[in-house]
Amino acid sequence: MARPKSAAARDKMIEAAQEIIRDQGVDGFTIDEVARRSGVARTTIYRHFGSGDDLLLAAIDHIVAEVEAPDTGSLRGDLRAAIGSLLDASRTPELRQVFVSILRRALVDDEFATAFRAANDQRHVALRTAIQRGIARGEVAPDINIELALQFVQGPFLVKRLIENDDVTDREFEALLDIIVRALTTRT
Amino acid sequence: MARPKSAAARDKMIEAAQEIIRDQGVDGFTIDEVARRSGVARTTIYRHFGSGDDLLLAAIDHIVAEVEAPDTGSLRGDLRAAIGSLLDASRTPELRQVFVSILRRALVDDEFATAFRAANDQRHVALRTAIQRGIARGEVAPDINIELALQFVQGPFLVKRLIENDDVTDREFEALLDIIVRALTTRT
DNA sequence: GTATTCCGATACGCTGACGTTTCATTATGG
DNA sequence: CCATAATGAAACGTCAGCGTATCGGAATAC
Repeated sequence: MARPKSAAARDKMIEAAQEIIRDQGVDGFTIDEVARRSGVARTTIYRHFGSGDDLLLAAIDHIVAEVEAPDTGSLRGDLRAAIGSLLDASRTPELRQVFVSILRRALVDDEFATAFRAANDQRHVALRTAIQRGIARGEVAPDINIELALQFVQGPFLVKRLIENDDVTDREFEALLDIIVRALTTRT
Repeated sequence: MARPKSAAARDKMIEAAQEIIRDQGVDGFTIDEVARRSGVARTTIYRHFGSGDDLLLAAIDHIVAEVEAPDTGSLRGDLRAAIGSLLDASRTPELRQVFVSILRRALVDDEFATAFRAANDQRHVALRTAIQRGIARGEVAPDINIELALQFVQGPFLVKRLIENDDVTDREFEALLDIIVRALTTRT
């Protein structure tokens, strides 16, 4: 072994790839564009990543949005914090596009489906811990179906932000929180 | 005027376009493919629709899924019917792809955003009438915020089917219905 | 210090899609 | 019936992206 593959070049490629994804979504991703932005030669990209998709997948891995999940002392507060940071992220048009474009590819391509699921995990973790803290506090029934609850908590916001492409005002945010918290804390 | 533009040709084009959309989503749509499938010459397509997008938009207009909204006598029954037919539709992988691919374009292109909104209206109508019947029956508080309720009703299913790409079993369906109905009928 | 391997750059061929032009053929309104 | 306008077919140029090949120069392990 005389010269290892340059890690610097690799980083530059991935960085450029992420930049592109943020700017134009997964669909705007091109090898040429990565080369242009990164300054790395197209040939080198092929040598590091066999195909463009591999680079794309590697880039997606690192693009997960940070989701906060502080312990605020109440279910409602925890949910507000977690969902709030999700809403903040969803207000960036680019991130919305990233999300949907990956979602689209995930429907067609299994590798993307896996990557997409992984990227969504962090969101789930935040919400799940919020609910589990609620259980620990006694606010939420311990026999709750957490997976269902998750869908139930995310759902309304996803509809509003992603499909309707409407902003969620503070009033609406609180109103939805009301409904959700009430539903989660209501005994059967 | 000696010879009007052939309505038959126009129909064939739109039909072919819809076929393509169903098969491969909006992104697989090409003028060439429309020409191939419809048997209409590419030139003719350009003469009828200035650009490919116009044809695409025209095709989307006619591709709305039918949503049933029968009066079953109870809020729960109405919701089950309406959501059930949505779920049926969402089980077709093609439709899921159609939905997401249009959603994606809608984030970028205003014309598509409008078309997408129109296509979603039928879904809203069904759910909205279900809720309004609930109000009429006295099951639902009359001062409910219907728009919020709508997001709330669709949300969980969209998350499960679209994002997680998981099937919704009958058990889960009923469990979610439980939560939703309870939330809608609970007094403040 | 040198051999080995990587990097950058350029060029090439291929494919799919777009949109335009031309022209012979066909259908139809009047 | 016939002038008029639409259709189908083929050709053309353009452009973007993909993937490969080649080659001089540069970096690094040993």
